[in-house]
Amino acid sequence: MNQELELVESMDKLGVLMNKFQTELLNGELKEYTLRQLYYIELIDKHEGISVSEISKTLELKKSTVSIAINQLLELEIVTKIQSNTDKRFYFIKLTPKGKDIMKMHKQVHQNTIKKIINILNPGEVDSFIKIVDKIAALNL
Amino acid sequence: MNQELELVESMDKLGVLMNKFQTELLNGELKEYTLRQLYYIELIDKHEGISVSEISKTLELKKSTVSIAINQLLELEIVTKIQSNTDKRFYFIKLTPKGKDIMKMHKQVHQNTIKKIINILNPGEVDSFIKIVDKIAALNL
DNA sequence: TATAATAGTTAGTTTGATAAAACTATTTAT
DNA sequence: ATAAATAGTTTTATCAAACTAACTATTATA
Repeated sequence: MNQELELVESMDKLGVLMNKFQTELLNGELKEYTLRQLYYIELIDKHEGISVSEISKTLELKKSTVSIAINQLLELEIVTKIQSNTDKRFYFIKLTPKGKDIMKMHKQVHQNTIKKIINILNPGEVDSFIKIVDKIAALNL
Repeated sequence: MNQELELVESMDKLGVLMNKFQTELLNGELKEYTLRQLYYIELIDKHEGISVSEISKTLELKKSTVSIAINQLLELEIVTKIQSNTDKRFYFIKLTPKGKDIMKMHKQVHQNTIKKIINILNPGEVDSFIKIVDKIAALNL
């Protein structure tokens, strides 16, 4: 059969899937946060000490947008801002213990799903999947 | 190496990927529509003659929300509403030629990406990918 | 030293999506 | 025939997320 057509369907299913994968977060203990907030938290977890400007460039958002979002996370005691000693215009943004807890729960939710996936795939399939995703991701679409 | 950890990363990459896959739509000729609108259009394309209530159940949104969205699409001449003869409370929602054109463009954008993917994968990989995605999708997470 | 550039903030606005509640019109059930 | 249920609409309000523009504070440069 036509591989292209089948792949179209697969991508469709994958879209639905990834949507569920993401919105799962909004059900449990993390439901008080928005996806956007969890996304900021994830980014800060991955790049400890990142600045507002850097986030703004990474996410292609205006500085004002990011500034407000970060100060909101600050208000919620999810992040801290530490002014740089060498350049006082800069602030290093980091996760607080509360922020790290959120990140832990976030990862937990995803890991639970991943366990279910590993359960129904055989090891060879898991390997193929990882390799194929890597290849596609390298495409940079 | 730990398959679970690798799979976590893969799912992460897949998230980024599917995000791009979706937001690609917002660049070309379809940029005048929101993702939400394209989503409604897709649903109506797949279920020609669907009603507001059915959409509301499918998307888990209040009827008022859907009603407004659909009437907006009506205003834009993307959908038509035809009152049922057998039960005049019902309206069958369908795509207009303009709506179908939008759907065509939408599919085209995705197909272009899919061609790129097929190019860098060998046929065996495409097959595996389709099968694996099917398996995961069947999980219903 | 005076001027540019950079980091971040603040104020005000816009847009898109959502919901609750009250409503009309129609159909079903008692 | 009347009451209850259903489909869809309208109004009003809320919210998150984004933007522009003007601002302060700090640093780099000419």
